Amino acid sequence: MSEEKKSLNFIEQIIEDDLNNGMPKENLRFRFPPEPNGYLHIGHAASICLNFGLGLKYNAPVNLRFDDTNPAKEEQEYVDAIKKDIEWLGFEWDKELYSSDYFQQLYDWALDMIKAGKAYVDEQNSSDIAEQKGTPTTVGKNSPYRDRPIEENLALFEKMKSGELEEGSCVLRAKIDMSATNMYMRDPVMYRILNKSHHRTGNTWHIYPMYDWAHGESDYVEQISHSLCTLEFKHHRELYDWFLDQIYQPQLVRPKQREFARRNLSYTVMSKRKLLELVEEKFVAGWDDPRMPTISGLRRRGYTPSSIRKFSETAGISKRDNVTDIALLEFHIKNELNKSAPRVMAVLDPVKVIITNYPEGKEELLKAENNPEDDQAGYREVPFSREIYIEREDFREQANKKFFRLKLDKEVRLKNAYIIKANSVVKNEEGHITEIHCTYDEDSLSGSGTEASKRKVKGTIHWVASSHAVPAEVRLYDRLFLDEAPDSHKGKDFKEFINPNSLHINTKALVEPSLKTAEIGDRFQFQRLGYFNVDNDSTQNHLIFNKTVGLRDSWAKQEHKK
RNA sequence: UGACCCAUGGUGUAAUGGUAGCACUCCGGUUUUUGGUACCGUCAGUCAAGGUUCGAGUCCUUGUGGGUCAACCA
Repeated sequence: MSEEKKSLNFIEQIIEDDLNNGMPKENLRFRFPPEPNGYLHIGHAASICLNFGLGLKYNAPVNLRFDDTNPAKEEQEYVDAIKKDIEWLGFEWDKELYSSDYFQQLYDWALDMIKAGKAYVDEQNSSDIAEQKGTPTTVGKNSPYRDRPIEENLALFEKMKSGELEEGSCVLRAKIDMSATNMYMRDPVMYRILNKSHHRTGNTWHIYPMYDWAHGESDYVEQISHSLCTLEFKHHRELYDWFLDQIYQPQLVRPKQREFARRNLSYTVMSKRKLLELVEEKFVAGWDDPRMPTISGLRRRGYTPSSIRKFSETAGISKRDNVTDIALLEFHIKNELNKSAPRVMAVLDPVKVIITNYPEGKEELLKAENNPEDDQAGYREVPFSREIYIEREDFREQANKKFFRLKLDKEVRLKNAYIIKANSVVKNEEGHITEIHCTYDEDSLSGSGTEASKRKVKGTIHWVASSHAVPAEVRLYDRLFLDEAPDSHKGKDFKEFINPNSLHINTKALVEPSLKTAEIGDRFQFQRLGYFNVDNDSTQNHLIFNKTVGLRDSWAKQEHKK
């Protein structure tokens, strides 16, 4: 059997190189380290798939570590949501850990650094410190407190810790190099005073470690071999390594930070700050609004875990800034749902059709195929009667040959049913069509095998029998932004590009009776319309569907071109 | 007037000095009781200029373009 040679992404290449250079395979360990200050989005999914995917590939453990070093922004709600999303995506973490688990260890190490003359307490305020930091093109200046005696540093740091000092009164800084070209090396802050209650440690601590001090050391405590993060942390690497130098014991695994490009998606934004803005300013209903690029939003929209994993896989990993076409995500969900979603009939904009030669009071149960892509899916029965509803846009009094649907004096096939011909229309005072009168060919029933049933008519349309039609609400979504990259315009707020028509709530839809028993989360193909799922808000008496994604619509495209 | 990173069709990626490939999108066609699916096909790319080499998308130099860095955020 010939094995297909799969190419490696640059991260996998680094790991292979490490393995070839003698790193034992058992040393491989990864982590996914979200800050619990917001919901996970499709960009995080890329990172999750990367880290957990590597875990699976190398049979290595992957920790879930909450980077909870800032009690001002972090909440339990987010911890719970993040865990739910990762599980839903289908991944299992080895250990659930928190940076706050290491507060004591971090503190002890900080003490060692002070004693070694590598850290000092700075009593200046933040703007003075910022000013002394210089700029990327000019060097910084040393703090007047930089050479404070060790004993004094120890005493002050103790005071910071015990809560005797006010927030902002002083910080602990690493003593590195105020003239470094890398701004992060200009005596970075290690600890700040925060008199806030922490979601896990309560009021135990009054000082909290900064990201740079906590992250690499946490990786080290957990013995993470490869610490993967996004490109904007590139410059932090030098500091990551410097902090590691202070505590590293050669017999242990030394974590390596490597950076990859974050995954951006067209027609949306992908930063927690901006997504939070959309939520707080009510542009959307919440983090799980189906228009949001969050995992929870996509879930509610009807996306499947595997479609998101496939997307991440095919989009790949690299180091270049990118905006991936949302069409790729949509391709994967359509591709999956085409194979798995049962077909049903639903009419979104109903107009009544009366089949004048069909006996009054008669009803038939017609056999309908559940999924032509799946032999196991079987058949269901749909009721048919003299009065039915069809889609208003599927009828025109007059139209050219390109219009394959119902028009006066022409025939069309009703899906799973008969061939009908339109004879006349009834209109109200405004000239609006209220009824279409048709006749049917009674020998043309789908699947009956008769000569008439095999007749070729160009169009086939969906319908719902009027007496059994079930009313439903259908929520139709369009992209949240009108611009491909709403946050890429200098001097313009991304919210200027919000699509005012991103949600259309349709309350007059009619669906076939088999959907009465549909449950929250169920996914269907509304034939000729698209894929829909049952929304969380849905109840037995009030069905609510979300449009996940439309079918490819070459008719609409052709119409649009005119 | 700095440092660092990046540059392959419209988009996302592969080619590890040796035939520029794959997927999405777009466009065209065949099949079709979903204008869906499936199938077939078309268009389309190595940022530029030098250099090294038998051979460069890949290595070197310079340039150009884009990104990142001056929170007591992560």
